[in-house]
Amino acid sequence: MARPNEVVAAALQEYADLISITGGDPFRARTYEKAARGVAGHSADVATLDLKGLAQIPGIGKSTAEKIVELLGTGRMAALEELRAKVPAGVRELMAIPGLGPAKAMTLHRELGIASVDELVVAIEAGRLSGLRGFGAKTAANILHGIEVLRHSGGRVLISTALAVAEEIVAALSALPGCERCTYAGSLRRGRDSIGDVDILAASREPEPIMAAFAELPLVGEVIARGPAKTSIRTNDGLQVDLRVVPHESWGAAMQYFTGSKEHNIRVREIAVRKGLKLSEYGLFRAEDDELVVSATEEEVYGRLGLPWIPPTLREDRGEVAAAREGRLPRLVTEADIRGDLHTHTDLTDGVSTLEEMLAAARKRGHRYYAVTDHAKNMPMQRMTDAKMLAQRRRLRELADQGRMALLHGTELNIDPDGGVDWDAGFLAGFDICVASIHSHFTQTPAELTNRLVKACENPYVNIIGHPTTRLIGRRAPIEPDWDAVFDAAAATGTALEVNAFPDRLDLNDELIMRARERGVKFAIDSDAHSTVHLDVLRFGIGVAQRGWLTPADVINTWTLPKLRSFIAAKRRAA
DNA sequence: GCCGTTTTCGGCCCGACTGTTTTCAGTCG
Repeated sequence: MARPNEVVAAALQEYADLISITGGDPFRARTYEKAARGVAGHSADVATLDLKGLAQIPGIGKSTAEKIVELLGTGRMAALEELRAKVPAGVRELMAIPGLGPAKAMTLHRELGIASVDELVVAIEAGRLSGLRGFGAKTAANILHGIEVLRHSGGRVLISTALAVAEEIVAALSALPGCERCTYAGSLRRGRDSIGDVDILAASREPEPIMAAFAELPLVGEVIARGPAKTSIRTNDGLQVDLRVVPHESWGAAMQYFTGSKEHNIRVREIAVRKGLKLSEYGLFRAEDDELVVSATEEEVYGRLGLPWIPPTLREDRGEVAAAREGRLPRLVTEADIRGDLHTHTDLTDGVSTLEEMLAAARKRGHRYYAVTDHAKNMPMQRMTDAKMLAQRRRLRELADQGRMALLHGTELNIDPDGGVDWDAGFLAGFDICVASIHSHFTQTPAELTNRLVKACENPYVNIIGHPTTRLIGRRAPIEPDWDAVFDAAAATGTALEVNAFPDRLDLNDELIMRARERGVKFAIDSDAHSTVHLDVLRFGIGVAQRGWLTPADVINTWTLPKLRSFIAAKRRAA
């Protein structure tokens, strides 16, 4: 079951959309959008707050607070239901089509009675849109195309996919003679766990040749928009990429602007307005006479607004602006803080690289310690046996003297439907460290899943719960136990939760990390590498960890080896 | 509907591009 904050935020967002569609006051619609963001980003459970507590959340006043109380108390929101009665559900879905907003959706419904995407397709193909004000032949074609794109891609891609595209484009544009600077911004720079589109920023006195080169790159499938300051394309694989070219002196303001998020930028601009300033992608200006104040670096822009530079991974309007203003931004964990990897595989089970190859790659990467954690015997397809595991341990001990990277022998246990694991205490005691993960029976009830994970945490030999939600981005939904109960068990037992860095997992995600951290949980950022090339995916896990506001103290694999060993020993001793 | 280091009323972030318009509305980020 979704947490109350998400339920409330979804209702407020729907209410805002319906106000827009029905032609209501646009400022009222924006108020509810803002309230939805406020609720979604609020750390406390809204179900525990009274009217007064709710009104403390930015963007929520008396009227919205009353609607929230009504929704949580009765499961209904009368004002929302009233609008729902006026607008068929399908009309709101029309807004998901690129190029179709509330105004056009309303026109289609009012003039033609269209109430679903399917009906819209039929209407366009029958030529019923011609003559409708604002709907020319080109608009009709664009809508059909938008529906095609929507149905085909579903929108977002993995961060690893987007990064590869971005790096290719940045390299190509950087090589152009007139290009002074070029990099990516947007959600990719913020390290989101999936990417809707890629934003590229370039600095040049002469934008036109750069725009032209961009539109003609081999990976371009179609050009969506082409102007002097901005060009948008879709790649052959369906990923949208926007290029903005700005003057060199605007670089900082432009980076700030195009990194976003939209919500963060609104928050920052509000501060600017209050100081009699105006912030755009071209710089920070005095409102009264448009005189430029600063624009060259992000540090200057934030600085002039009375803020320290805010790391991109925090820029989601989740309290970072207030924290910055009060000088309590966290010292975020970075890749340089990571001393070792605690969840990796070899070809003894489903990895593709040998033990020796994995160790060599890890040494090259500079790890101080490294845990080999192949699958345990209850994963039948892995054909693991006690003897094979013990043989690997002997080999690892022999290799231990060869370098300054300490070697830990571990395993990735399988958490069975009842919360048990592959081996008894006697055998488990021989491992230096154990990860335990769910690999099957994802459809248990939330109560069963909760018990299962809590029981795994209570096992004195389980040090890390691997990929806790088991989600595969775009392919498998996360399991939904009572997370707060699981987090409390992890914190109480000294069990770390994994931030699995594999790009199709990124599990836990940022929001669960924040919730877990507030309950005192420790984390391990692991690659879950199945080959030597996977060791570098840690960077994606670092991004997600930063988005969860994690500091080195929160992450056990930034600790020194003695400290890590005592964390493990303490749990065993407590049993 | 919300909000206040100019404000309890009158504002509400800002600019680019497209399509359809003859000066601008709608959409997007």
